[in-house]
Amino acid sequence: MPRPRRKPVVLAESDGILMKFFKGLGDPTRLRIVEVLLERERNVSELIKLIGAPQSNISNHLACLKWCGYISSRKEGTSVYYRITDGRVLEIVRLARSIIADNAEHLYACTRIKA
Amino acid sequence: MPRPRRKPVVLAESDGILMKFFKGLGDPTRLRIVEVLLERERNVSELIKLIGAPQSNISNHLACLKWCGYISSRKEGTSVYYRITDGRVLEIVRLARSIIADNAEHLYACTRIKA
DNA sequence: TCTAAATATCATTATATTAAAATATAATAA
DNA sequence: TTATTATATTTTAATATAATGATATTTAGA
Repeated sequence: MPRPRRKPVVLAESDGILMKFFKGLGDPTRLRIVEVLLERERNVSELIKLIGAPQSNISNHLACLKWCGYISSRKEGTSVYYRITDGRVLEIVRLARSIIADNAEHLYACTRIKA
Repeated sequence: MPRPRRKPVVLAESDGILMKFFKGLGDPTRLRIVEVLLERERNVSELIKLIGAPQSNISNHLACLKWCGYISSRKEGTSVYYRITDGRVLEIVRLARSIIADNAEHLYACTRIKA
C-alpha cells in the first residue's frame, strides 16, 4: 500500500513568492552568476568561462534568474549580455553577507543544508 | 553505458556559505516559521499549531534555522521558545519583499523553481 | 521512581532540483 | 543555401531536500 501523499504546506500567496525569491539565490551556480554580474555585464560565453559549467547549465540558470527578475538581458549580434538591473540585488547580497559574518560557524555546522 | 558523474561546481568558501544562507529561507515551512517569529517569540507547540505541520518537521526546520543563525532559543520548563535575535533578518525579508513587489509576475512565471 | 508532556533526532521514503547531453533555434558570413 | 557560432530548450539520471513515523531525550510533577 502506497504511503499517502504529503499534505502541502499552506502558504499565503506572498509567502510562496518570497520563498521562490530566496530559492533563486539558493543555488551555487546561480549565486556565482549573480556575483559575477554584480561586478559588470557579461555575455553567455564569458559566463561559461568564468563559472566553468557547461553552456546548457549556464543558460538554464540564466533563464531562471531572468524569470525571477534578478537579471535582464540585451542582444548584441549573436551574443546575449546579461546584467543586474535592480540595485537592491547588491543590497540583499551585502545584507546577507553581514548577517553571515557573525554566524559563519553556525552555517558550516548545519547538516540539513548541504554545502 | 551510464552517464558520467557531474562535475561539482567550484565555489569560493564564502559563496558556499552565502548560498546556504539563502537556502535557509528558500523553504516554505522555514519561511513561515521566520515570519511567525518576526511577530513575536513562540514555543514549539505554538508553532506546530500555527504552521500546521507535524512536530518532527517543525523541530527539524527549527534546528536548521537555529544552525543558520536566523533564530535562537531559550528553555522554560519543558518548553523551548524560539525568537528572531538579529534585526537584520527582518531587514532582509523586507528588502526581498520590495524587490518582489516589482517582479511578482516574473517570479510566478518561473517554472524552474516550483511554487 | 514512574509517568506524561514537550521537544529533538533518526531513518525511510517521497519529491524537487540539478547537471549535462542532445537537440533546437537564431543570426551571420561565406 | 550551407556552415558556423552563440544561445536556448528539452530530457532524464543523479542528487539533494523535505515529510513523516518511530524513537530518544528532557523535564516536571505525582
